[in-house]
Amino acid sequence: MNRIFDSLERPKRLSDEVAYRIQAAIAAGRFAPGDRLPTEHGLARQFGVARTVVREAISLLKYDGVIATKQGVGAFVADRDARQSFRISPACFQKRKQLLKFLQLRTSVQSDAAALAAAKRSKAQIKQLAEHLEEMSRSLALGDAGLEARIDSQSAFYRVVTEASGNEYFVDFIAMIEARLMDRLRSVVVKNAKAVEWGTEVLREHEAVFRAIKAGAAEKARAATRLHFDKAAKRLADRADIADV
Amino acid sequence: MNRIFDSLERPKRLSDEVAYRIQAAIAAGRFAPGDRLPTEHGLARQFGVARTVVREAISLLKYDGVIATKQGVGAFVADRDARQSFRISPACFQKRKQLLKFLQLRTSVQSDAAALAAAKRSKAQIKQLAEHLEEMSRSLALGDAGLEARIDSQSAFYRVVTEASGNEYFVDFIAMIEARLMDRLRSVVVKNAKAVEWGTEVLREHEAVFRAIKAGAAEKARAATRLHFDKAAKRLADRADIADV
DNA sequence: TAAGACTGTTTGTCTGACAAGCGATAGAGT
DNA sequence: ACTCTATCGCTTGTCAGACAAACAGTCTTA
Repeated sequence: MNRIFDSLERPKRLSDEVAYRIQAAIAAGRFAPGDRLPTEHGLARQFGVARTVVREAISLLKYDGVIATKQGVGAFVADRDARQSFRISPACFQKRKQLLKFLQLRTSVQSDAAALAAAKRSKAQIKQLAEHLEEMSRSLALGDAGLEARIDSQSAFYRVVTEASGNEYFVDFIAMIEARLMDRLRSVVVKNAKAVEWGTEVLREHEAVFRAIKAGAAEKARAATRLHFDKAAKRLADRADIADV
Repeated sequence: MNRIFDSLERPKRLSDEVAYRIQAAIAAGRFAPGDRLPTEHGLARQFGVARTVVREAISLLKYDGVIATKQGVGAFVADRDARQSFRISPACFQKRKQLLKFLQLRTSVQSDAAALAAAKRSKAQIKQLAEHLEEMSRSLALGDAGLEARIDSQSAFYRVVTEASGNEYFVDFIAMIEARLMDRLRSVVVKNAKAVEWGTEVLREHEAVFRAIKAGAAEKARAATRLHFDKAAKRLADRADIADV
């Protein structure tokens, strides 16, 4: 699982670019809910691409419930409450304030997952958690050499916590958030861990979560998880190389 | 906002159907992460549609991070942690167990939003909340005639709560969930409200949330919200006309 | 043996065409 | 004058075929 480089931006496909621009125009208020978009033909001409490209772009937005089409009539901007998916936009990571809010959401769900886990965890899961914790402890002794291992075993620890909640929606949601976070901010996370995060105190925070789950103390598990993730979010946001707006 | 009928299923477009089938095949394990899908040409032949249709379908799955394509090579099933969106599948509403788990997620996020709201609410928002609460009280006096109004003002109440959290990700997430829930289960919610839910006790539950937010008591707001939504989820799931698996 | 050219396959884009559905309008009938 | 209906044009949905671009594997050649 060692990753040294962040994934670099591939040149987007045209349809993605078109979809992005249309969505941006909607987000900017240039089209209000209920408004009709230009025809596919018109959009193709404006963007200078083939209609198939525009069609694929519109398909994407339709899929998310951003717009709706009626054959023979046109494409219309949908109401906000017609959204069909929760998607992480790159904007989440661009401004410190946004990042913090975004991490707040993860903290919320993760700490609740921990509370559920305290109630429903199996013995096998407790054992798994103990192993991940031990792995963290071991890699901590290794110093910088164990950096990646620490981060990975920490991720694994909370993945097991989430799975122990017995609720696959929590699992899906958190997995998605975590993956996108690592995708975008892996290098920052590593730098951060190296510099400040991974002292013994942090390990204590995880241990507190573990003890609460093992003991079946839902509220304690929630509080301990919240404590760690709130702290971690602040440290990360302080460090992240992002605009301070 | 009065809606009497649930929206009926429109005949799907071909690309949606193809996307669904491919995704179903992946979910069923007929393609494992890393596997290559048949070529667009082959899929088009198998499904008996044009390649443009297959392309749109693949675009959708690519958009969600379910598959990834490489020009000149093919389309591959992506790893689970490459998912780009959290999407509510119809399966959420088909089995009682699923529905309960799904509502658990909403409860989690909503109650945390309430806790944040207690810390950040503005005076204007407190006033709005009071108005929605009063509206609920008024419509309660009307009996069955005020049924729709009660449900709508309740929704509005919690929407304001969520907005008061000052975190747009909470707002987006809950709005999406709530909309899909109402889209699918509106009639059940109404029946449920008519039969059991909307006694004076329920109003008390909302009032407790309101008082906590007004007082700035985050933990109380969280607990009160959780209490209501947990109860509501149980009542709804008991009633919902869904398979008991 | 290894570097580079070649080839076939696959995705990405383009073009043009027709089918299907809808709104508006003009015309027929009352 | 009013209403119903047929028609027409526009827009989305689908189809077919073509070429460009990128890639993997093979084959050639130094």
